Amino acid sequence: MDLHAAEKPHLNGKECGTSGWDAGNCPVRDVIDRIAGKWSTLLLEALARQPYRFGELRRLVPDISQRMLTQTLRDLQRDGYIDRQVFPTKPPSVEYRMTALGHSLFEPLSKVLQWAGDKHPAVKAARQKFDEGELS
Amino acid sequence: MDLHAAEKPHLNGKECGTSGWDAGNCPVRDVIDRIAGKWSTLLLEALARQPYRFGELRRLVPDISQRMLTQTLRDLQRDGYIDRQVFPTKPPSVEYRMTALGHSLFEPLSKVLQWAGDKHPAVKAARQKFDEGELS
DNA sequence: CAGCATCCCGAGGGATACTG
DNA sequence: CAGTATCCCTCGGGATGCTG
Repeated sequence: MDLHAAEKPHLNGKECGTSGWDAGNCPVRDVIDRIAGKWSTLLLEALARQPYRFGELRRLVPDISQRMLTQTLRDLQRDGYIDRQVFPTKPPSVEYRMTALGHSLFEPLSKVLQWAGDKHPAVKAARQKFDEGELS
Repeated sequence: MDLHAAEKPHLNGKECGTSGWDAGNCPVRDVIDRIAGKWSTLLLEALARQPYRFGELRRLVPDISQRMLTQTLRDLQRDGYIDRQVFPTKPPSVEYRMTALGHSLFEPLSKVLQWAGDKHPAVKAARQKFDEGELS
């Protein structure tokens, strides 16, 4: 039996486009793409626990470049996940703190990260099995 | 008060590297990076509802290229999230079906997607406010 | 129908050096 | 300390054409 296109699946709450899906205008991916960056989750994870200053974050995530740290923090701030507070000391210090919106995001997000950590062995095993089958 | 580096935050279950974090060897991001692709979530979303054939997925996600559809499906299969079953009809038909592992991933993942859909207005608002403040 | 092969481009992100 | 500015390069992903 051929089940054509059926009705378009959607659980986004909002449809992505009018005729099916349009990833370009999809509100879900508009949000997801930002937190899918290489460093976003790491920083969210850190700031979910407590506020940190720039240099502290740098030390916490050793292999991030200043460029990416700055940029990622700015993006997260722009999307309203974290707040940036400058203390006019000398030399100046800047503290980053997660907002309520950020925490509300991190709640479901942390579940996925948890899943990833827990199931990593299963995924690795699946990959290996798959790769073995390919070298026929 | 200066709260140095404190102990390294971690909720990954597994530490990422031994001295703090190492994104390169982080098991969490090893998993996350794959589902963070442009199309992975869309396809997982579709296949979480029911099995689909190649062409059906193509129609469901109109703006994906065959190249990316094939590649993303293979990656998802490789990581054990979906199964691929070939029916030797003529012309051949191939069905993709979500595995138990895939469903267990999609459970927490769907919460994040839901969040993204729900809070999208808040994020948009935050962006606009941020951008206004910048053009001083 | 369900792919694979090839060409190509832009964005994400690394390295390095400089500043208030 | 907390950034900004440049250069550079990988690679995710789009477009097109061919096959079993």
